Amino acid sequence: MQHMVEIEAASSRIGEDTRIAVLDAALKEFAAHGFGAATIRDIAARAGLSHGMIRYHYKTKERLWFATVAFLFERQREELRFTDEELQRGRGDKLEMFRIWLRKYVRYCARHPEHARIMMQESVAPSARLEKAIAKHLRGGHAIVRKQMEDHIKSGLFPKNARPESVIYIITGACQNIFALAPEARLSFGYDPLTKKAIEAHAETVVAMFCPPGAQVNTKRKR
Amino acid sequence: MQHMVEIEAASSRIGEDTRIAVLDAALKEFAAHGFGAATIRDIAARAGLSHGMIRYHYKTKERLWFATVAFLFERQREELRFTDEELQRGRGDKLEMFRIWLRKYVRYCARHPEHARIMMQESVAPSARLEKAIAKHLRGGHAIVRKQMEDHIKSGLFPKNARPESVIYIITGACQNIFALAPEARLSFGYDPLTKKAIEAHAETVVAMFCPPGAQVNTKRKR
DNA sequence: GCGGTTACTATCCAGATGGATAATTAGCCG
DNA sequence: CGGCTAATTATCCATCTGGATAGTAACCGC
Repeated sequence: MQHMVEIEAASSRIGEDTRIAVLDAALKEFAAHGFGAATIRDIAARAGLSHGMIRYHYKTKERLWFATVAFLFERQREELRFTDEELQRGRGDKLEMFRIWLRKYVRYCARHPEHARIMMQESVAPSARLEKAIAKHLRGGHAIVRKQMEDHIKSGLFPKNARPESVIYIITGACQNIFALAPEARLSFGYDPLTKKAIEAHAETVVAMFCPPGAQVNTKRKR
Repeated sequence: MQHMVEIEAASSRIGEDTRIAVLDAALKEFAAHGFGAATIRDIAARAGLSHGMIRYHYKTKERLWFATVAFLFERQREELRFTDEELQRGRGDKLEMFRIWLRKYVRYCARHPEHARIMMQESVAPSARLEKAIAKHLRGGHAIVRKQMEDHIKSGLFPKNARPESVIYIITGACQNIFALAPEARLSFGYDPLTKKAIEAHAETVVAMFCPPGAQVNTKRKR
């Protein structure tokens, strides 16, 4: 709550509950059908509202989309912020903090598979929509992540001459993929990645593969 | 060419070049906008054809989609098949074959980022479309991949108690993600993952992280 | 060349969609 | 209560979409 970003589109005051309901419905519809195929009417119906009302609060479909994405990233920032307990648990140890973050991120991806889906749908070509959304929500955070990856590369956790960008997308992809493709996994393997057990198992596997307990600040991996 | 699967939808003979042109255009449009928002007219325009002609050869939009996906998987199978040279180069060594496959797969993902995008778009919910496509193209191949992953887990290359499904999606996600999100990477990092250099660098990083040269059939990673 | 099947085009249509606008209701200040 | 603004609904509209159909051109065995 502390730093709820001003949602640009809302030209008027709208009840907090309905606002969330609308954005949540929009999130699901946009993720399910993409910007083009999602319809204002379906979003309204899902939120139990009329088509005209959404157009009253968010003038255009595009502005609704921006508000939705803003909501998405805001929620992500909140859900991925380290709690005091976590900061204490990982005190000082960069690797331990990274492990905690990995687990948190895996759980976030499982909880909100729409996130990966929306980003991928928008990322067909450098559109004006994507450009604007990235400038507002992504550029800042990504710079920090990039720095962290560079540290992990220097420390020897990741291959010495890897590009930090490669490492970032490898790790995020490894965390997201199974949940974004959950229906595929169910249909082709008969495996449901969205059970509590499967989520935790995935988190542990990710940790074991990218930051195993034995990992040290050594340079063994040099090629 | 040898085993060109019968494309179900084509009720009539259609020139091989135009057929490819149509499916290639359809692939791009479906990947760009999703099934719902992609339009037959846009696909036709992209292939330089009339709207009616596509509806003549592929009766419905859905059948065009199936033909498109069949084309996609057929092409994938062909492009990922080991050549004689590769079989010789990796002779006997399972790990070396895995490394060769990883590099091939990364290059494939870079060449055809639509693949990941289409699969993810269809994988919002277990739809009839997805179900049918998986039954036809994925189920068989996935069983083999799964077996391989189980071997790699047993051999100690991957964490002992990992679920093979987790490992599969971790690796494929790690390979695909950066290319499926290429526009995002460009806009937020100023990094273009689709240059020759970047693609090869990514392949090497993937290999170094999942199957480094030093990797042996040891059990060091046991937790 | 001719009949007929196949390939392709030109139109038409009903339904849906984003958006605009008018009509109605609710809330609020006095 | 009365006026006024903001919230919400009800309609309307131009456009686009998948699909249907009728008409035309090309091909082919004879």
